[in-house]
Amino acid sequence: RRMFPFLSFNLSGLNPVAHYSVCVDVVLVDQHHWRYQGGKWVQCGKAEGSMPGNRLYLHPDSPNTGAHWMRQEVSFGKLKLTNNKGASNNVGQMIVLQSLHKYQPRLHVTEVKEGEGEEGYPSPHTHTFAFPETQFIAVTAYQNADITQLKIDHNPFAKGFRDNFDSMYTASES
Amino acid sequence: RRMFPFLSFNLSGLNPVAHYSVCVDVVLVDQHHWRYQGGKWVQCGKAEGSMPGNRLYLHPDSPNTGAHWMRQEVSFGKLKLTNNKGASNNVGQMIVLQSLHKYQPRLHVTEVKEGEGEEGYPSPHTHTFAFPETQFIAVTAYQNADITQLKIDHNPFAKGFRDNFDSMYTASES
DNA sequence: CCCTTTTCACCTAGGTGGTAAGAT
DNA sequence: ATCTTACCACCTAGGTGAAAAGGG
Repeated sequence: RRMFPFLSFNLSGLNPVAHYSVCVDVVLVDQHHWRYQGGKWVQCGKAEGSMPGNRLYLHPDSPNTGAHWMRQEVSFGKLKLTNNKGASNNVGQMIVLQSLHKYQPRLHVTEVKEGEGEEGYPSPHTHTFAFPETQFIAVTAYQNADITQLKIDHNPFAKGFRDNFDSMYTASES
Repeated sequence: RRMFPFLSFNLSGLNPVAHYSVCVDVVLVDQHHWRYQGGKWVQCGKAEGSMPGNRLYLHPDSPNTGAHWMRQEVSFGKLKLTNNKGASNNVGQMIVLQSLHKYQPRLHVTEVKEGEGEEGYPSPHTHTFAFPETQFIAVTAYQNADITQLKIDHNPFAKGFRDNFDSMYTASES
């Protein structure tokens, strides 16, 4: 499913006429399971072997010019997360996570010069950024009612679950 | 509205690691009005001053590598045509045509080198291709019932107008 | 018992030709 | 008379959380 709220970045300092690819990956913050208990997330159990296959999500505008990336916010509204390892076929479409683990998204900006092979993977010329405020714990079912409500309130596709959806129209008819 | 059937091209002979922009424009074939009379398109009246603003439609994957463009067919399924000159604000979104005139679509493949200004308009390094079999006459209302039927039969968004749409389900219930 | 998967009604978003009304 | 515009019911396409069903 899509990540929501989604990541969105402002870029500056690029060469307007150079070409860059922009991508996001998601890395484990720690090796623990987490569980939601008594209204809080708590660590649980011990480390397992690190999972493979945390793949990159290449921004669909890639590759593109510095001017393009700096013109407006670079948003990742279509980035999708899954726990299905079989989904690794859809390379670049899906990021595979392990449920109930804590993750840190990272932004990569890579200059692509002609003849340097395929775009995408962090090369020598990559800048990487990680914002701790974007960390999250992956779930298959929502645990925290505040998060559920935040999604219902702000995701347009969840409008059917908003309490006041009917009354908006009722009121306008008076 | 979207052009349908849409243009689709196979490209070869590009440098896989060079960058290219791919776009389509649409140019007048002649300066005459056309009208549909007695089951045929016939010229009508004389030339007017040539209209301005036949803009380019940049393929949404642009700019991208030669390898990307050659990997599969390059399709223009989202290219939109309009007769609304005010729509020229949406640069690169819309191609402005004059109704009842005959047009020739053209494909442009432009190598974009770092530092050569904005991508898009045919530069010195552009190859241009025009296929006469893709010529068409722009209309605001369909004149030729064969064309209407072709669209209904093949455009998935017109399924509601297919004669046998109901019977497909009726049959499957027997 | 706790977590995951599947299915569902309900949305957003937007592309069809038909048709009636408008414009010249 | 002829062409254009605006609106419509009907589609495609796919993103929501809830809830029921499945699994270890």
